[in-house]
Amino acid sequence: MKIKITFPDGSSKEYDKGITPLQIAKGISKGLANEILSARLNEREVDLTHKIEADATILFHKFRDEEGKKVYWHSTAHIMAQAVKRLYPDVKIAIGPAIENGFYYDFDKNTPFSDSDLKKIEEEMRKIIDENFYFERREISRDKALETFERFGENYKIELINELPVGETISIYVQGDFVDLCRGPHLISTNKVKAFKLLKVSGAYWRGDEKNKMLQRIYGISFPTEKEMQTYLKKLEEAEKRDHRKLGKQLDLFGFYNEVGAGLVHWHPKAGLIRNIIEDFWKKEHYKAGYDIVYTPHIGKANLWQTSGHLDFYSENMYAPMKIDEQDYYIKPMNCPFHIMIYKSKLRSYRELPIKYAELGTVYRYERSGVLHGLMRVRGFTQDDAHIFCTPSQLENEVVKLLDFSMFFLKAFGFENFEIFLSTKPDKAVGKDEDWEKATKSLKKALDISKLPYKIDPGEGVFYGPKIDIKIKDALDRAWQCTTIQFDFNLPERFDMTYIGEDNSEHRPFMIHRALLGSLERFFGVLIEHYAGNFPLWLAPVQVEVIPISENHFGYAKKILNDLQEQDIRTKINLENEKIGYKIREAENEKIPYMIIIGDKEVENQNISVRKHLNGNLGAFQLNEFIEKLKREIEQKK
RNA sequence: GCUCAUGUAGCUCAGUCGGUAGAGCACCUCCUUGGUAAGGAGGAGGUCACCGGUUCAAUCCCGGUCGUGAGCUCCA
Repeated sequence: MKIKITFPDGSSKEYDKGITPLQIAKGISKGLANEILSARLNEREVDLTHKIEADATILFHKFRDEEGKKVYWHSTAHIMAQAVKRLYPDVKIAIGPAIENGFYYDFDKNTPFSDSDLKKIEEEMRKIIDENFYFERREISRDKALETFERFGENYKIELINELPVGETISIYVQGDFVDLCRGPHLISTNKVKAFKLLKVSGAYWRGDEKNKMLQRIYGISFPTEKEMQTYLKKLEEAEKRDHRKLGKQLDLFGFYNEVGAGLVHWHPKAGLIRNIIEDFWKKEHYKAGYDIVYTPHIGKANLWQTSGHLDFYSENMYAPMKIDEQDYYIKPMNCPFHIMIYKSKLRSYRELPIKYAELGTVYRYERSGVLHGLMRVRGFTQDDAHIFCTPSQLENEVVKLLDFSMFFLKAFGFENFEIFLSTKPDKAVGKDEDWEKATKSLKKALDISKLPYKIDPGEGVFYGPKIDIKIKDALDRAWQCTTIQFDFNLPERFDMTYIGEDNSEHRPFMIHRALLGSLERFFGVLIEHYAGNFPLWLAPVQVEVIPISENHFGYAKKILNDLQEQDIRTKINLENEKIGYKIREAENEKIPYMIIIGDKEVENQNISVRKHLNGNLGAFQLNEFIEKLKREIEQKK
């Protein structure tokens, strides 16, 4: 019997029934057969040894494909589990999937794995790879599966089997002395794994539920070549060097103090200066874009938060109230109720809309201690918040403007790559279905008009309305949530907000919450990592350092310092009793964008010698020529 | 919040199998006046996170608190 196999390019070929993807690949080229890891048969990902019984389309997956990586990493997870079972027979295995970068496997073990355990496991894995077991797939009945894992005492696997839907094929993979319940597919055999490393151990709840037992999760990664492994480890190292917590300390940007409390940021002078620049820029642009800037209190009465629904829906993130004149006041976790108060302070006409209130509003939210993370996750932060109140017909256009405004800001800070998500109605939600549909449609249309590519995140909207989130990708391609644009059905209703329409009757305004940078704290953290601490000239706390070579040059150097400062260039001078190399090293370490070296030559020629951070000597400049250059760069935000 | 790890000088880190601690850098003083990433010498600096317990004796062992890290969970 012959079957017809169709290839991705549309060509097709006949083969004997029962042929495997591997055999097909071998027929094409030995190199291909060597490189492929799995195959997609029609819509299904299969082992390379899968016997093909009918006509099908085929697509081979290599390591560079997502699917190939998954198979590779998942198989490595199995090898790790086998090693663990060999070394610690009493350990129960849970699940071991491939993840974005590598894989993990969860184990139930009474005592925690130590670093030396990881070493031992790695050694055992190497043996298993050398022994080169096949990953052998077997499809078995439910009863047989239950019996098998009961025999091994693998209660987690039994729980999984019991939850598989009736009629689902149950497959196990056998590699030597190790058997695992697994859908597959897998590599052909264990020695396909060439380079691997176990990276860390941590606790993880069974099935991700904190009511369940905490298991021990071992993370690892693997690659087809040692070189790729090294490249990956290098990238991890690079990320570590850029860690904003580390750079924050090195560059003296910000700090957290035990005496004050966890998750509460102190912006040191240099960061304060940068923040000030960001805020000035932000305010200027908001006025230009038709926003009104407001300031509102940090606390408000319980009743306000009752009306807004925060006490019902958000209280776990709010701090305990304080008593003032026998009344409970809460510190604000959000700014919206205050902006609504301003809106409601008088009767509004449709002619005034849209009204846009913007505020750099500092809010406090309770975050569980374990989730705090540098500037990225804190307990007190400043949102670059705004609320837009508009008529239904204005909604779409306002969202288009918002998307444009957001892109303008993010690009100004050097971000070029984004991930955009549209989140739709969750299970638990307020508002009518048809309103949701309308609002979601408007957001979608705005995205289409803005020609921004986006993904839909079904059911991930907030309970009060659909939203658009924009994540920025930093220099290392990591995504950070910044912009969020959220439609709100809830608050205008709760606060009974109205405006008088053309028809002389009351209408309910639409409301949008939005933050573009997100929070200044997180955004600053992302900025630090994105630029690796090398801030662009317009943001650099010190833009130029003047470095005289010896005492003889102090006079001229001070004059240069003065001239630059008069031109609003943030300049400092190094009058230390040190050699030039030492002073340059200090300035380089501080990541100051430009250094001006002043020695005999410069005094004599009445010019300056310029050195650029990370680039070295740029040679001689006339001072005003250099100032022009700086101003140009500042203007261009480079 | 949970699991594990962790907290020693301003920073990065040694160290003590229980007898009150050490390096490099930074800081201060002096010498040196040096041309594009570390010149030399000397000095000062620590209740070893905090609170209890065990002990003749605790920075070290035990318990708790606080902080930090990696994850889990959470994230309007």
